[in-house]
Amino acid sequence: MRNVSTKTVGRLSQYRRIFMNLYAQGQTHVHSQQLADAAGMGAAQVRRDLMALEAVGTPAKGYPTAQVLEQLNDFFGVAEKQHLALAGVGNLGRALLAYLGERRPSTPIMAAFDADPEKTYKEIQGCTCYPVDWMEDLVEKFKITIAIIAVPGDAAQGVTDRFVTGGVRGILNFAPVPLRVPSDVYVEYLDITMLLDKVTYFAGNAQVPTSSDVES
Amino acid sequence: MRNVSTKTVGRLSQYRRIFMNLYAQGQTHVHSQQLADAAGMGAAQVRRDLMALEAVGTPAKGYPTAQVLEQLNDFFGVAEKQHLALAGVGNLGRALLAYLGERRPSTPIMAAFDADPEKTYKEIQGCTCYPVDWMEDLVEKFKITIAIIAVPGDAAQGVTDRFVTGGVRGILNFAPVPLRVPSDVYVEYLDITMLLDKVTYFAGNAQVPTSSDVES
DNA sequence: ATTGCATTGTGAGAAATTTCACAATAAACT
DNA sequence: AGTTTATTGTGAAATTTCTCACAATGCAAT
Repeated sequence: MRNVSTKTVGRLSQYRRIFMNLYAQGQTHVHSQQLADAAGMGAAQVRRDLMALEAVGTPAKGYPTAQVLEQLNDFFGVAEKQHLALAGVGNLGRALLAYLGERRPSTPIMAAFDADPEKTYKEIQGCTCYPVDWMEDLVEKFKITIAIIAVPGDAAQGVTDRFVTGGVRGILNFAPVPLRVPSDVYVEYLDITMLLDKVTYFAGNAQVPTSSDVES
Repeated sequence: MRNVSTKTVGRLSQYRRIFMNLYAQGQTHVHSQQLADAAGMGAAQVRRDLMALEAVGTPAKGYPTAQVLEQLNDFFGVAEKQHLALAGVGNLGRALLAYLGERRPSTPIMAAFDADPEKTYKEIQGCTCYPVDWMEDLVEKFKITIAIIAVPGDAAQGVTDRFVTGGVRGILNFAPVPLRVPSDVYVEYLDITMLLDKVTYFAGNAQVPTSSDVES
């Protein structure tokens, strides 16, 4: 499989959701134009992205729904389930536990961590909250490879180091600070405040860019 | 002010946070290299971005903290406060109310909306929740220009249309669907599921891209 | 079978974004 | 005052990303 850019990977995730819907509705084939409409982008972009998957469509019928969906599932590693953990059980952390518990029952959050002794050893949204001192051990024990960081900025590097020591390979970071990690660990940044600033800027500005990109 | 790309606007928001910290710590000047370290990018990138602001630094001293911070605040329109509203008071919506109430007291959420009659006419996290039928009127009355959408995907376009009719100019959309809006309304997309898919992909993959971009 | 047609797959070009590299310059030091 | 030094501001190159445009293709209709 060729190297795929992070942007393409993001769009493939969008296509996957669309394919899941199409499949559920029993639509056997789909054209790049229909996908483009559903994802809010151009048809050429869709075809380029699907090239990375080595998906094949046929003229006049388009892409076979079931087959491409399977390729997408393989691409995102549905087979080898990865385990998640969360650091930071504040407002955001609790919402994420609930939200992901609903929307992603296939990849449950195995453990949560928080520095506040009030919160530890309790079950929150169906997930037990442990003290941060246990992080390295539990991450290793539960074979957790993906971490979500929802702690204040000044605590983010600390929990990152513990996660990485425990064996985490990918991080979704809500804290507004860059994380120092080994070069083989992937970090995706999600800074809500920054995104709101962008919206604020363009909302107060006649010069709205033509097509806004999807996060990241 | 020259046209500024959405990417640059995002980074300027990061710099703003850094400048706020520097200012609070009493640091009068800062070099592009220090900013680059704090923001996790290159020094040339920082200087390019600050050019868009028309910020001026001097060799040997760098950028004057107080002055550039003021330029950044102006850039993001701190002067003309914009009002926010939220659609969707589920797990995510409630967390956002709490989170933004804490972190952004300067731009309070004026109103929340939800389709569930159980939730309406109640105060949630210091914000009253109204039925969706009132959206157009209340958005106009409160002069709301920025909306946060945290409803399920199939309800997103509906609340978008009501927001736009009421006068909203910018939207932060958590729903995983593209929104159809007039060309002068800005939409920023934030799809948590997609971001987690990206992390999952790269976590299970030796080929981690060199430098991951921030959100969007 | 043959023709017609809409769609894929993709090379090539365009556009956007980042990085390089260096002249200009302001402070510090002698 | 002149010299040194480190840093800014910015053309220009490099890289990445997107879009165009069209030949190749497979199905449907005749």
